[in-house]
Amino acid sequence: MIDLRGIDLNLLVSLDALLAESNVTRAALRLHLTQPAVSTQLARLRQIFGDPLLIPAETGRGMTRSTRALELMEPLHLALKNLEAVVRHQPSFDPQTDRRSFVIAANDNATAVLGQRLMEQLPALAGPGVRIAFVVADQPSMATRLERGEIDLLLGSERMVPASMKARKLFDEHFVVVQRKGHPRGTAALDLDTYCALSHVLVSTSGGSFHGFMDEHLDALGRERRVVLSVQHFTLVPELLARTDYVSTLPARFAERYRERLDIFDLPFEARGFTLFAAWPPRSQADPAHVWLRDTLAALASM
DNA sequence: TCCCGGACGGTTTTGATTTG
DNA sequence: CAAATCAAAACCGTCCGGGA
Repeated sequence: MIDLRGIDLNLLVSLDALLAESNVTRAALRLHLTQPAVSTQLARLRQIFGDPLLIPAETGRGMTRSTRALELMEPLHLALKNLEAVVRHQPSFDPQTDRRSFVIAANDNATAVLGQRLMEQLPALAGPGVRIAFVVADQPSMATRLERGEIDLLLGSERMVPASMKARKLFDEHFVVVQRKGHPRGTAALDLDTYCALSHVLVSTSGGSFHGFMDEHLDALGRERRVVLSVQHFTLVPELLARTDYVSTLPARFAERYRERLDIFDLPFEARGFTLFAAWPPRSQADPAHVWLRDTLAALASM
């Protein structure tokens, strides 16, 4: 019995071409090999099948297929077609029926602004097999956790994206100033003096800092504001602002969510915003489920 | 870990044969 | 005789296993 392990299966591809062409030279052309190469392959095939397969015609010109060869043609061709389909088959992901759990790391701004949209839309976007866990992004370990596959996707600004990761821009964000409705300051547009005189709540995602992004901008202007509170979570701030006379400088999309309870103002100075990115390990680049997640987030981000 | 040698499968070159 | 065609010979690069 012939053991497939013992033979070079590529020979069967050549045999397919040989049988189709009934001509070594043309088969070689089709296979992108030279004629002698295919000639030796034919010799090996004759050995394996114990049959001449192609017989030089009596006329001396051209070859005729042996009976065995004629029998082989059809099933061999079909088998190769099937094999080709097996190899070509791209894994796919159907969010309605497939099971997959994702872990998304993000700070609570990104989670609130973009993540919550995904949470709300999930029943419409995917079946019950798709589950998503949101975890806090703790900066230093992100690269290794992505690398290890503990986290599927990281949502963060450019400085949070590890250089070794693939990344996709989700949206540009700028900052606005937020105060409670009925704040004693009134609702006039902010000027720099007023801004600096107010009591500020700073969100320091790394924790504990009283000197943030905005303070660096003010430094450059030779000004200073009073940061009286520093918290690590964005989501604490709206509730706090609603109950006090503190103000805070927050990402615009995040602030917009509380427009009913809070008043929103432009910054009284030019300040750089940031760009939110999704980042993932190169390994996940072609994973269809991962592609679905990325595309879904990108679509939600541009809504 | 490095190096050597052989197996393997390819190419180029050459030869043999047949035909129009 | 030129063109077409298959196959043998010579050669070459790559891979892999075994020994230092």
